[in-house]
Amino acid sequence: MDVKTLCLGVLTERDLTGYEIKRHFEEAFCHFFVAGYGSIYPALADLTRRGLVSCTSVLQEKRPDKKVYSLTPAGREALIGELMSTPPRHKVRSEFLVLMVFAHLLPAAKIAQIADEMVAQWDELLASIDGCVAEDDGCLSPGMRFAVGYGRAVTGAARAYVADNKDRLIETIEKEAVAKDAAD
Amino acid sequence: MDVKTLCLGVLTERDLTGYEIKRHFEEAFCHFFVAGYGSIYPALADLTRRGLVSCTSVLQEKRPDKKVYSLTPAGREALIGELMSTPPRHKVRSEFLVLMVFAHLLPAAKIAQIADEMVAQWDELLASIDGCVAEDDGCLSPGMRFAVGYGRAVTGAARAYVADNKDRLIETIEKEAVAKDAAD
DNA sequence: AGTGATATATATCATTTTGATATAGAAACA
DNA sequence: TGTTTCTATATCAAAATGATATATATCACT
Repeated sequence: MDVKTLCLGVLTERDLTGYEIKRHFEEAFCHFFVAGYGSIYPALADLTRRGLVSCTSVLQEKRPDKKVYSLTPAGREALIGELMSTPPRHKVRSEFLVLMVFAHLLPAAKIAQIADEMVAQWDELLASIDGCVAEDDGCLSPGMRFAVGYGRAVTGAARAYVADNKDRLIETIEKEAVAKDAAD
Repeated sequence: MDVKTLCLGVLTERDLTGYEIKRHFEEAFCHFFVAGYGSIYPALADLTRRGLVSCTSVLQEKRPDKKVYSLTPAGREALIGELMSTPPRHKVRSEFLVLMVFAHLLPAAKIAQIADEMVAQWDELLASIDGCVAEDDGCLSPGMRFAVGYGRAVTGAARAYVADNKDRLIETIEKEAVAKDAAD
């Protein structure tokens, strides 16, 4: 599954421009899927070429033209086919955990700073997820509600683990550094 | 931070071939960083060119030559510099959650199958993480112990959430489908 | 003795994605 | 008045992905 499929997916709800698709990803999908202009615009161009979406240029008086994309019947079929044949995958790429793994190469203050920044980022994410839940008057699809609940549970667990264990990590590393100094 | 930095990092522990680096990633880093041959071999070539690792060809009698890579002093400095200047990031790309978000486009049986497959994958991952913990006689670095604990906590939370909520999701979707049929 | 599966080991490559940047008028704000 | 933010599209070098090719060796089965 690639960004093309995601674009088809969000277009099932309503017609959107590339810019709006990007915003939609940021608002609703940010904790489990990231896509930038560099993948969205080429995806839309390719989908148009293949007749899976149609594109209408909307002239605007005071702004550049909008290109509003709509899902075609062929696009809807392609989307369902793609969803049916996609094996469930879930990938994490954590530069934060890489930094923690090599923490013994860094000063203690830096490790503390890194962990605190990560916790702060997760706090922001949790606040935005709770915002989604608060706004929901039944307007969220059941699948999106499931994904939001997932985000809250798992991000909460991540935040709690790091907050609870960072001090132990830093202490252990400081002890080992002292032991190594004594050996020299 | 890219695969190059990770390669420098694992080479702080011992000299390794590209093949061994890949295996090391799979064994120890698999739940938070993935890298294939297509990124590791070019990374090692570039690091060699820049003098950050050195490469020794080891002739083997019954197998193709090994290229064993070692970290140079310049490579160690470059690694520390990179770690010090990398902001903590943590990115998830979940095709599984995308499938859940568009669950209303799929038959109930398919949703159940997808969720069960994801839970099974996470069970495997948890078993391999617990294997790491069981083997640990103090041989794990404190940072790696932190990362392993993180993996256990967060993967466990993810597995529990999906196992606990998939039936509710499927029921809701089936109800909505029935309501829609009645409206037609 | 043969078959298939798995392990060691390096490498390539088309396609995709990333992350940053360019362009440009409008609105909001200080 | 100047600065930032918003709307909107687009491009691009660098990086990563995921699959595949190439060889040899070993190991378990039949």
